[in-house]
Amino acid sequence: MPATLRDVADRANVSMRTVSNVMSGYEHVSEKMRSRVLAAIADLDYRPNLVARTLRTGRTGMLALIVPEIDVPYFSELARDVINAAAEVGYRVMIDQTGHDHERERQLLTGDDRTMLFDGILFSPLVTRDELREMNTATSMPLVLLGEHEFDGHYDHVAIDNVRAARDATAHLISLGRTRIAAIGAQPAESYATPQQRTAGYEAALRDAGLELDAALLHPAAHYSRADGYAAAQELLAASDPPDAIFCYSDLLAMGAMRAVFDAGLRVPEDVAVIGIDDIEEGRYSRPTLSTVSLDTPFIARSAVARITARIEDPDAPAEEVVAPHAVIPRESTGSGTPG
Amino acid sequence: MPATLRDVADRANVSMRTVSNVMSGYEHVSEKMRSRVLAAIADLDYRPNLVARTLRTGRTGMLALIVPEIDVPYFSELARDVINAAAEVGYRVMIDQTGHDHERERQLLTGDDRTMLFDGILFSPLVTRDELREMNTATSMPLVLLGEHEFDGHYDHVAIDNVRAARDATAHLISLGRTRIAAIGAQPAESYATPQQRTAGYEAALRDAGLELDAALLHPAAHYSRADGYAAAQELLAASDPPDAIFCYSDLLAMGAMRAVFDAGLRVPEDVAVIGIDDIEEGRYSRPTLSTVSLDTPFIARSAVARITARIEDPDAPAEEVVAPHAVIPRESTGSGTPG
DNA sequence: TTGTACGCGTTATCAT
DNA sequence: ATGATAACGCGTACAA
Repeated sequence: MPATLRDVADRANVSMRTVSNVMSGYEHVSEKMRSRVLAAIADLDYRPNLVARTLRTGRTGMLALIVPEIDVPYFSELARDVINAAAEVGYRVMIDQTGHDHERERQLLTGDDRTMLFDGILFSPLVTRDELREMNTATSMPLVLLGEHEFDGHYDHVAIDNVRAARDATAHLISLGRTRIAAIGAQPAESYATPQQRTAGYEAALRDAGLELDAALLHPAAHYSRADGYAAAQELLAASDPPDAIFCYSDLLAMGAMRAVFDAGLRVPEDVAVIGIDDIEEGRYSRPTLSTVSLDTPFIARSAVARITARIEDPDAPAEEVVAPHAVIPRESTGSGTPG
Repeated sequence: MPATLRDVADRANVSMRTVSNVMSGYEHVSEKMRSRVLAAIADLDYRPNLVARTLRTGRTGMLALIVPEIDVPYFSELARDVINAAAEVGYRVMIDQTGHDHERERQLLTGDDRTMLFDGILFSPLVTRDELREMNTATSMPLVLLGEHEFDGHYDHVAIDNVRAARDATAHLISLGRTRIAAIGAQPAESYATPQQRTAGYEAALRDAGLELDAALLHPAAHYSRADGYAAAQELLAASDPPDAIFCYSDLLAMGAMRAVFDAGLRVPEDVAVIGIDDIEEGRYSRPTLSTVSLDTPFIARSAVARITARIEDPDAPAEEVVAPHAVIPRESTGSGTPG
């Protein structure tokens, strides 16, 4: 049985209060007392019971990070940074996956499930625009949204400028002289926010350059996986008038798409240039290396943790938005990078 | 303020006891009472306080998964499976990274840090053999070790037969007619268990085939990362008598190694065949696709969760070991697979 | 079948 | 500067 505060107090012949004071580094404790208590703590190998402390203080010291799938490189790299950023300010992180289960995502958010076990939620949503709006009122738990860019002032937000990121990626392709530029990752209009924003950026870039929008070049992808990227590119390339460049809404889609290009007997970037979004490490070692848009996950993680701790401190503070920077990283897959 | 058990009791005009009975599905509650309580629960949107319940019962319903780095694909894919397997039996998962911090790993294990917040630990260790031995006595918390294969009956274990896995991988290279087979991933003798076991398997396979052991072909790697694989392969290939095949102790090392081969102006598998261990998804889309040893993470995850829940139920049960199956998966990087 | 009362281990309030 | 004691919200032994 682990030793309790009372055991320590008895052993040191002081009150529990004094032990608690010593533990929390309270100023006004005599040296004599302090050393006596410290000795007792060491003797008994006492460690405070976090659960009891939580019951009393209402703070668990835990954050929940909710992502669609932890094994998607972008999210695991984000998780790494979030865990590290949280550790620096004394928080630990619980990770939950929503899979692609719509209902589960709602549960996690409305708290049907989560019951007081964490102090705040970092949520990388796959929800639709409408649900995003409804959410505001649903939860009273500190919440920071990750990755969306649709600020309406109701909740904290670490956003990516998806529209610009997509426009920049597409513009890069255009600057190469490509004219039939496909996109992989679009989703139905009533669907998630991210793909819609990226489609908007893609189309804006084409318009800016005076290129026509060809619906046949806008290819959907249900999940942002390698498999979906592969299948989508395969279809695109089989068309009578195939693209000479592909903008993928994620690096993972791009990895699949590149493989499909090779399997079709074509070359990247000579026949088809490919660019993604996320800047996952995989793309720095693939053949060819993958051009992409870097999203600065360390920045996102740090900002998110800073926002959530601020909100935990002051639940009534006005919601804030911080927009993470992004940058096009040209590599071999658009013929403009150096190997390695 | 969230409603408490007492609020519900007052509202329904019953005692807290009755409400608690209803919550826990107790048999002998009259229908009238039950519906009255249920109504009150719904009215107040009551949800039990997990922390209070934990303080009372000693169970948190949380498992900790400790891995070196969550953004290493093998671990993130493992985490995905563990989270899912745990969810099926009502557990949630907290993820901690040890980084490559030796001290942190010890802290997490000895409990200097973890204080009662979870019911058990799933630990994918990077510890040394000696520490593994010391550990037995150090912790009293339910603990299941993942990935090691050095069972001494003191703790539960979901093991990989690292020696055989490495031997099988090397044997596959030998069956291709390769004779100068390098290995990337070795570490000093006083170091971690996994690399030592894999080195043992590698050397056993060479001996079995009557090939000589060349110390120059056994290349160390501090982390099992793409960068380390790249650097190691680069050195190997620059030698006067370069290898015609490379066995990497992880798929990630292999991804880096393959890139180094190309950058040296050589081909995979024609000039240098490459095989890894882990079977991460990345290797199924890389160019060429990566031959590897599959470790069956879903099996490992399921077994680990089954073991930990069993141990939580009965802390005094004898320790058990389950060995996960593995299988060589030939793909393009050893010239024996089919594309795709 | 249901109500009362205590304890889980802490922190915080009120004294002194 | 320190001691006694009341919460925090729940589960359950004991009573009724």
